[in-house]
Amino acid sequence: MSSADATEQHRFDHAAIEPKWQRAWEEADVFRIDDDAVDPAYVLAMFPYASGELHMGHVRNYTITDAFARFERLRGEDVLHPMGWDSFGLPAENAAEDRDTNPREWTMGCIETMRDQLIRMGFGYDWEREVTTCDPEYYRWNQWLFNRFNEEGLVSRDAREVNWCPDCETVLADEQVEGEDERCWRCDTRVDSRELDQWMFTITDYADELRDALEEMDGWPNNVRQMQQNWIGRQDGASVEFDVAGYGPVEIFTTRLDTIYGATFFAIAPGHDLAQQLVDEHEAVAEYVARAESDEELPETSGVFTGMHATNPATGEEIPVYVADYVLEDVGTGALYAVPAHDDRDHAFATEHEIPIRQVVAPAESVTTGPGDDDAESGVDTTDESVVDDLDVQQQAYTEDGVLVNSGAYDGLTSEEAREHFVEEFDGEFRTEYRLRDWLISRQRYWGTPIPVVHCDTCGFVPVPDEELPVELPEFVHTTGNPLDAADEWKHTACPECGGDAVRETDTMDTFVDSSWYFLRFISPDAEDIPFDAEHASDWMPVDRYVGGIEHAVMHLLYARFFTKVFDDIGMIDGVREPFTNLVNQGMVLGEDGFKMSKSRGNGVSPVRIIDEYGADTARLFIMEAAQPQKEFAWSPEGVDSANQFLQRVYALVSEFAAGEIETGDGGPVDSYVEEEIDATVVTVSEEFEAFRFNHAIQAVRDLVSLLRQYADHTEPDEDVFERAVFAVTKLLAPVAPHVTEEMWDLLDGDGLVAEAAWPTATKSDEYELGKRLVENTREDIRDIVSVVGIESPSRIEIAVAPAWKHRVREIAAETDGNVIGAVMQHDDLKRHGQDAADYAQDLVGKEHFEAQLSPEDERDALDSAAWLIEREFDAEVAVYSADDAPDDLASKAVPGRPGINIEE
RNA sequence: GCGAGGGUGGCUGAGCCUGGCCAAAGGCGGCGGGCUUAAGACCCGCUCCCGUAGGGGUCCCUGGGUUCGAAUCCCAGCCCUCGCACCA
Repeated sequence: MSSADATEQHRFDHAAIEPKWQRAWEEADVFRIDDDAVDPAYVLAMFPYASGELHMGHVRNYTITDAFARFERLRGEDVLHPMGWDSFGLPAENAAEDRDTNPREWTMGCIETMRDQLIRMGFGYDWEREVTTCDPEYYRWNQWLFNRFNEEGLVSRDAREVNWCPDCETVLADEQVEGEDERCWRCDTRVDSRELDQWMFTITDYADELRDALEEMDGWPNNVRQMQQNWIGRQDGASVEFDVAGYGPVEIFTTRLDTIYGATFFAIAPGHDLAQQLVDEHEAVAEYVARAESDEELPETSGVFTGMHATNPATGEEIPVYVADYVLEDVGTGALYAVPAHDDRDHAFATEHEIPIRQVVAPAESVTTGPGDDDAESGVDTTDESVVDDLDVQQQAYTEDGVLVNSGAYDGLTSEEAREHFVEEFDGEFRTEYRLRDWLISRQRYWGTPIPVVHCDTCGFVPVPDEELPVELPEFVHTTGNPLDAADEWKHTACPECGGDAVRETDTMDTFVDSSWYFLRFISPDAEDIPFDAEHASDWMPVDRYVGGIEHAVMHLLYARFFTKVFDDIGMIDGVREPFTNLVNQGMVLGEDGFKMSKSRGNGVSPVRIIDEYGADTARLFIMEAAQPQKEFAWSPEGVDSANQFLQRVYALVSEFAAGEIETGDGGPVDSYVEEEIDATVVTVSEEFEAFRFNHAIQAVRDLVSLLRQYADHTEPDEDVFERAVFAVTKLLAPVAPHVTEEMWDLLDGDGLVAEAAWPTATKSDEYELGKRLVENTREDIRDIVSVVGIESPSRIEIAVAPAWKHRVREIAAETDGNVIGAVMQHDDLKRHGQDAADYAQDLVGKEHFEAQLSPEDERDALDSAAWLIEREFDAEVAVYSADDAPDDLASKAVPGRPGINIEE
């Protein structure tokens, strides 16, 4: 192959151009945003954990935000698009152990590598705002915030049954334990429980608002909102006391107070205080509690009678008290009255233990009497037998709301009314319970933010004063336990209050504290006396577009919401209650085999290898056109190839044009056709970018490029039109393939950098859509005829649009409800066409829906400007006629939207 | 079990919100043609069934319904994916 080959001259070498433009952007400070920018578009990707290598998931995540940020910038917006490092955490400690280094050095090395890889991908960040959470200049603010939270009463230290991961050797928050079998979110190890004194943020103070605000957050995916709602798990109910003879009052929580008359037994959790007391005196209870507390999996209906009885405040009845494992200690009060007729679990338990089942609620539709009617029992509507016959609470619990029966004076009340009444009647109170627990932030690890507290024997726990912050981590030492415990010199300090001997808290903070406010630090990364500038943050927040993985649906996203609300409440920010307006969870990048990329499967694809082989632009383009951001897709070498070829093709087109190798002249009607297509493409791409459907946007650009190639092949394109087209293509592609488009911009002698150019604008008319449809339909009709009739090679194709009077008839028909023919014939100008007009009107009788149509002139223009496509396709002469000029009776066969066609062989 | 999201042509996947050129985009695969010495790449078509002039039939998980008209709206059922779950 000769190196002078024409196509060779119009190819680009990604390895040469990519670093060049990366430097150019940096030198021009393209991605910097001034502090005085007003309400910029805040485009953010979840910052990466500093693991050392970028993987395809990162690349996808950051390609999405980068393309969008570039798009916004081209549209003239100020854009805040920062990047930082989630860089505290256990993996760095493990790596340090394995490699004879320390977490800091290891982490800093990882950051260097990853930053370099981000740059090589062409991602444009304002690096002046880079944030690194393991830097004392960052984590000091975690400590400062801890003090503020403490002052606000949002910090607590309690002995609690906590999740302990034996592998990570630390406690975990509830959010960080996953699945039915309770595994650590990071290492998948089964989690134990331990009783420990731990520091907590009282996120439960915000449970209500965290839950309620979700309803309004329509910029978030439903599944994430649903997950948070489940997690918070609000239950509106009531608490009531039952007196247990020989023990005293026991409080229960229920959402179904209406069923209280049906309580036939009482159940408490093995961990409940009453059960614990009985352990000493009751052998069977002791044995059962021991089994429940062991790892043993007890049957769902297991339980043991305590020999004690509770008094139902509604009926005055004595009901037996059981210890049952299905009653959970940390749900409600750990005690409940059981109504087997109306609860599935109670029903199963009652059946197993031969406890009576008493119905107290009937389906509303089966009872004819209204609320307040005492005669409810006789009011069962026997005409609707199916409902009554189906309902046998001895067989199965009826768990829906309904109307009360067998409930003394309250029969006939609806469930809802009864719940209202009974609270007062039985001396209870309305109560809301949450599944959400306070956020346990203590971690028994080295590589995290030291909790800024010292313990003094005389003063107790004393916060480290702000002016002594940061409490910096001591040197890392290799030890079996927590290195902070081993750092004697660091650990022993003076009490800030009394000056006496004191010891530092050796627990560090959960790393999710770091990520709960990093998006605010980006706004004023150099702020010295405060974590972030209040005024600035109030203007720049919330984040407009946040993109990241679904794995943080509950953890990070819930904590960040909590922090934001606290900041607003303590005046650190003004009027920002939610941090992220629009959230997108990008889908997974699967391996070529359709499975999740993993080491064990060996189906991973390294971003660095793809950059080396094809270039960053190709990787970015492939990822963006493979699927919409929230959908998963499988890696495909063909797709990568196709992306690469397309970029080469576009580049070649521009390059040939720039080199004057494309003959220009007068393309006739083709010129205006192409012009319209350019406008249409600009409109589509803008809309699709905005809607985060990048694949559709790219498809539109591909179509335009393909059209331009045909344009140049078919005729001598108008120079201005062609130039406008290549400029538009360059800009439209720039957010996704930034390097090669800079190269193209350069060839075209564009001003400055395309990264800083102005996005093209255009409008698309209704006529355009109609014209496009007309052309498409006409082409299809021609293909149809040619193939059905079996015309080998057509020599001439004649097309004639319908006469104006048919358009008039159609218009009248569309407006007329009744006698279409009569209505048409009232018009003298149409009467002239006599039978023809009547016939066509007859065709339209009964037609209910009329599509919009072009005028005869517009139809003719649309077909005329597209005639060249038909000529190319059929290699035949094409003639487009108005009705008057058409030969023979060609136009008589035409109707609006459907020209007459004649094909000659 | 509760909740969320789904089920579209050989595959993948848009459309569904806002019913109407929807036999249903794009891609992949397959077929035919062009270009080429040839292959690849590229370009142009075809790819549910029938049809010698643009026609007809069947079709978007299943079954009902609303409507002049349903892939699209409503009801019931079946199946899939995800989240939560012995939650009072």
